[in-house]
Amino acid sequence: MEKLMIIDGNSLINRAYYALPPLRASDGKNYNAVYGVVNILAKLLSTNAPKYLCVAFDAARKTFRNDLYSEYKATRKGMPEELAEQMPVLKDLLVKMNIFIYEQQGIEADDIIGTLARKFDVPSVIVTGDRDALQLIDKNTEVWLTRHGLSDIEIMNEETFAEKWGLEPYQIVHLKALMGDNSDNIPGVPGVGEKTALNLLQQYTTIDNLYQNIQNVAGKLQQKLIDNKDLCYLSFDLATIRCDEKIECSLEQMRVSFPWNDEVLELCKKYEFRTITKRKELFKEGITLTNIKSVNENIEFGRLRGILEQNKDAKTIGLGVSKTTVQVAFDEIRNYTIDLIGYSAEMVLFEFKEILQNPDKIVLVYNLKQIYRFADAFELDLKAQFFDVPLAIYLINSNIKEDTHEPMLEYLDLFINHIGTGLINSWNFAVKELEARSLTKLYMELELPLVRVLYEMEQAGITINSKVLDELEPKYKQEMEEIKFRVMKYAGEEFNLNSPKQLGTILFEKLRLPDKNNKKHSTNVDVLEALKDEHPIINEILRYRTISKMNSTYIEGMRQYIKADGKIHTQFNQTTTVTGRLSSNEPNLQNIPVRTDEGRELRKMFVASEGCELLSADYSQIELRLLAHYSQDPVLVDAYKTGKDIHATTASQIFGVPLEEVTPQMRRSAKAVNFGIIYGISPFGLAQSLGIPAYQAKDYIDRYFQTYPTIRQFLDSSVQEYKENNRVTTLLGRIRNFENVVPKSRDARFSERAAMNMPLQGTASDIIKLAMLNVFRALKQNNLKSKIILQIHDELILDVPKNEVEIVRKLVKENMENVIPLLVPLTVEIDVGQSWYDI
DNA sequence: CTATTCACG
DNA sequence: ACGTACGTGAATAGT
Repeated sequence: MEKLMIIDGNSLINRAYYALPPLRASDGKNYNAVYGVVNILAKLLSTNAPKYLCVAFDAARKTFRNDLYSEYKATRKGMPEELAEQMPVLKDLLVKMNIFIYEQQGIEADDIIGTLARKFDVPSVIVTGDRDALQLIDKNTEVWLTRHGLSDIEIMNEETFAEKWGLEPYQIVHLKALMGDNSDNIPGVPGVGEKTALNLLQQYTTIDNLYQNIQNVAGKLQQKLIDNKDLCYLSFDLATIRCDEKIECSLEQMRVSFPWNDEVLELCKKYEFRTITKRKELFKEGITLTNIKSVNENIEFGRLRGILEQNKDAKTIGLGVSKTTVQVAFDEIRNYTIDLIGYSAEMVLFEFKEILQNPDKIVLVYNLKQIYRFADAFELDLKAQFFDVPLAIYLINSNIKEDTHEPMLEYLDLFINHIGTGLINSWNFAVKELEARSLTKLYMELELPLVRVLYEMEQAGITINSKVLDELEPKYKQEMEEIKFRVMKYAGEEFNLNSPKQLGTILFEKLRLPDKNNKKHSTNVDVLEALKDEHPIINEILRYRTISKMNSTYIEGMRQYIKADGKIHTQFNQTTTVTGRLSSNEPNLQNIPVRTDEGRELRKMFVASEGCELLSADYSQIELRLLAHYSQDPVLVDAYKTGKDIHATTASQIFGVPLEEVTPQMRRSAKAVNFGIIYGISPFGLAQSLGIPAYQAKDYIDRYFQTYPTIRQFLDSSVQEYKENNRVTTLLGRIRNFENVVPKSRDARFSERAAMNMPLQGTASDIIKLAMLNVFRALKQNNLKSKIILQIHDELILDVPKNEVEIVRKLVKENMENVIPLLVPLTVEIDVGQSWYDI
């Protein structure tokens, strides 16, 4: 289905201006808003491939609405100069991109948009940050709202609108007539807010019907509505977007053509848009892009079969799925787009089932996990060779975070312009670059197959015992109230205890407690702990912080993620960390409290599923073992080989006492030093963690390096590698790249510490990922029902049927311990129990 | 959107 | 002299 995309130029440039940091080119001028709009346009063009596109602008200050109501938009401030300057720059660029602009004296952009949306016989999509446009939604019109500045888009159509508001789209105008709209200075009926207005509309549907039945409205509200009837109807007229303006233009004028001609690219360079300049820096080792002009064809779903038949001999297929389109390409030039209007992505993907089941085909995708999900829905047995392009890009440069993959690929797409063709081009690039960096094996044999493991972990989920939540929540809430009361009494005034800023003012200005950081009033634990004895309010605050964290993050926060199956299904991200670790979100199950007894209680909510036990398997001190392996230090290696207490051994060495005479205090210090080493130690950092003076910390560190010279050599070699190549690697060849920084600067020191840490943290990640893969395969091979459900960096949690516990305990331990040969043994500790608290 | 705080490895 | 541990994600306030 073809579609017309109508962009609200004013809304987008405004949002871009306020959302984005200033972006100054060498002429000293700020082009941030132009950049923002061009960027989102690039994204829209590539992910949605609209056949027709128009950008609407306001041309005039005064319109019919000002005649109706002189105060209309009167309180709006004029545009800041820095934004106004960008307006003509944007328009000029759009013209050069062959993008159709519509503006007309006396007509507001809203009314142009409304009229265009209704004028032609094609479905329309309105892109804006302005919620007013929601009233235009109908069967043939969607509104795409930009959120978080411009980075995210929320698609609103008839269904999603009804779900969210419980109203019909046209009723938005009636809502505004009643409650007004501050931002446009549209008056409402006094005393009627959103709640009342929604209530009235639920009952009466329209304001006409409301006033016809006004005698049924109870209480004072009736009189208020009667008194303000004229005002209400005036507001109705002000808020109504006109769809019948006289607008002269044809659909043909709005047809999209290739926008990235040389003139446009020159201008992008001149304005120093990041899409061109910064991305290039990331790939300075030779990204070669050809200005390939990809040609898109919007096809009806019904034509897909024919196209697939035509291309049945193609070996490589770029298959891109976005929220709004499925795009496919068989070569670098021709892109086909199927709009998901009236069809679900699943339905479209189902047409690809022969390809997906054909082992000779190479299928390039943006998100393999998502493909697994679709395949599951249809019980397809995937046999094709899949290639997850962003995952490959991540190995090439892990600084490119998941969020920025799209822009990154857009950077490629900027020249290619569409998703299907973009995938093929990025794949060509990625295959070459993986090979050049010796990452092909890591990709093909570890990261890519791991996608399946993570997918199944997410599907499996972890069972929640809601009783635990129900019991703890009221207890926490009550205690918070009690503490709040006492704190306010101590403070002598009401303030927001959740606000560090307000708290700082109370503590350090009103109560005059001593503040070491005379600049900012920091109120973090370390500061508060130091003030414990100064005032009884401090302990109350510390307690409040603890409880409010537990309640808001771990009780209320978890609740929203419990699905109908009684489980939480977190997401494991494979491309977000620079070191190769996974991360977990929505919710984060990698930071459930454990360090304090009370926090640990929360783990009781995570339980084994019916008939199962939870099994945890964690690597003991994996990073320190890797340090021993890398440095080959004889004492450390021997200690691990013979199973000695490593922190005590370190203590004995650096304090020069026999092992038996090591005191708990000495062991504690040595443990902190060991941790510090892993982080790229500094005297200050160690001092802080141990609460000792920096000179003493420095002394510990000096003694440590005297005792373990090969460890210093190893750490030095990491720094050396970083300085020479701007990158360091792990045991399996994973790379971390560093930005260019001024030598010896703060940034340089930061990089040096990160460089020391990467081989340890990164290799540990390599190892557990490999172990996950091996465990996963071993479970399948043995037809076991046990499932890996969580990974917490050095620990795996499995859900294990009771009759499998013993065999799985052995299987997991062996697979994890023997994953890779090292100079020292890897040991894994296993625990089994009904809840996460027990293991 | 950014800063602050705090939970984890 | 100067600011400091490495890597994450979520909640909240406030601009």
